[in-house]
Amino acid sequence: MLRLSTETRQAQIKEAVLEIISTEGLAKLSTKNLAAKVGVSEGAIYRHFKSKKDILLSIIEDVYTNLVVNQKEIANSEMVSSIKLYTFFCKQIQYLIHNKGITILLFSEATHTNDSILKEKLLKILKAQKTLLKQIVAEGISNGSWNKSIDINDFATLYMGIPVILNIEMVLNKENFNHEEFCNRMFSLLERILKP
Amino acid sequence: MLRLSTETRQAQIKEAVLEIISTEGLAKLSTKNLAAKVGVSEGAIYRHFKSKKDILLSIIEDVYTNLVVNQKEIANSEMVSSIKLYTFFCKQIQYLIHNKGITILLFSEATHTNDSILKEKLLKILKAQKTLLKQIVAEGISNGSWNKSIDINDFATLYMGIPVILNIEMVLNKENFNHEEFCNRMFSLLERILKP
DNA sequence: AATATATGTGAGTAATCGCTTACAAAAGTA
DNA sequence: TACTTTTGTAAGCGATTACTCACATATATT
Repeated sequence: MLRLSTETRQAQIKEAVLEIISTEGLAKLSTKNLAAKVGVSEGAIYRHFKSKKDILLSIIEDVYTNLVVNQKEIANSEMVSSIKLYTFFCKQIQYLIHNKGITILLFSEATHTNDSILKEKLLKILKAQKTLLKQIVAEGISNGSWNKSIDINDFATLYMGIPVILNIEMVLNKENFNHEEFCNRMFSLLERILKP
Repeated sequence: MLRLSTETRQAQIKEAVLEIISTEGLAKLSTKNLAAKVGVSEGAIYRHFKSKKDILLSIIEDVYTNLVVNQKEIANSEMVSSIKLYTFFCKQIQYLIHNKGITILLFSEATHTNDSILKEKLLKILKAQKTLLKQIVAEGISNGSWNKSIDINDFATLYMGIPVILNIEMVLNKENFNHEEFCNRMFSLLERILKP
């Protein structure tokens, strides 16, 4: 029997979680199914994570370190406002496209389990992204790039709907959804809102 | 013991489903919990619905007859384009606010169960709404109310994100989310996109 | 080489799931 | 009133869930 380090197995397990979610749906995310996908017994899963919830929490933390931290750097960079927003937005979209199960896990599981820790972590990510976004827009308004009269909070709410609807379209329209130009097309609509 | 007609019980059961979803989360939507909420035994539930899935399907059909049919009338009415879109949009938002569990049920359950019939019904609603929306926008463009250069499909995608993010905000920010002016605030952003 | 530690397995656990069944009794009908 | 139909209950069904445990063996350490 093959033996691998905890770090390697943890990565494998988390990868398997996202694959199951995006291809088979959240309902199929049982520990039995997960173990089969990784190619180990159920007991082995519990060698590397203390509970199923712990796996999900670890994945959510990955989102923070792999996406939000990156977005933070973009928000604090020296780019021109419109390019900064575009880069920020596309980073998010591309991350979601390459980690298809993430949004479902975040939103669906949070509303499904009503688990307070899970919700807290999700809220932390959402609030961080919203804060960064508002910072970018406020900066663009104050330097004259964008219209002074738009409400930053409302814009942020509208913005946050895009990643979610992207994921829903990917799940429901699996085959014929074209997400290559999705980022550019949506950004051009956002720009129309912001322009003076 | 109290005896009520099937029609009354079905309505009670469907109401209880939405209440459980919006207050306790989808995970708590067990037949046991549901029966307790209605105030009957589990067996009684199965007197009035042949399966749990049947209850959910019936709720989804209610969305069609109570919301989509109504939106269809608005789309085919004689209103001025901007007022038509506003009415169409607000009808949808208000329906979701008064039926808090609906969006979670629709999107979360569809991605959760991977059930084909459920997905089909959901897609039917989404596509109907999208088609009506595109019809309204196309009409507004052709009569000169709105900008010719905007892509109707992209606009529809952006639009559909709003109801979803509304529901997520309601679930996650239960107390401090103000949805009274939500409709007006979001609509003013949509108008900025459409204006010539 | 001897020992300790880390990673694996297979068979189990109690709890919960959606759902069924045998039976009781209220409401409708003759 | 006698009978049928409808609506209810209590108990329990097999299946599945997340998870545990006794045990085996590969790897690291001494």
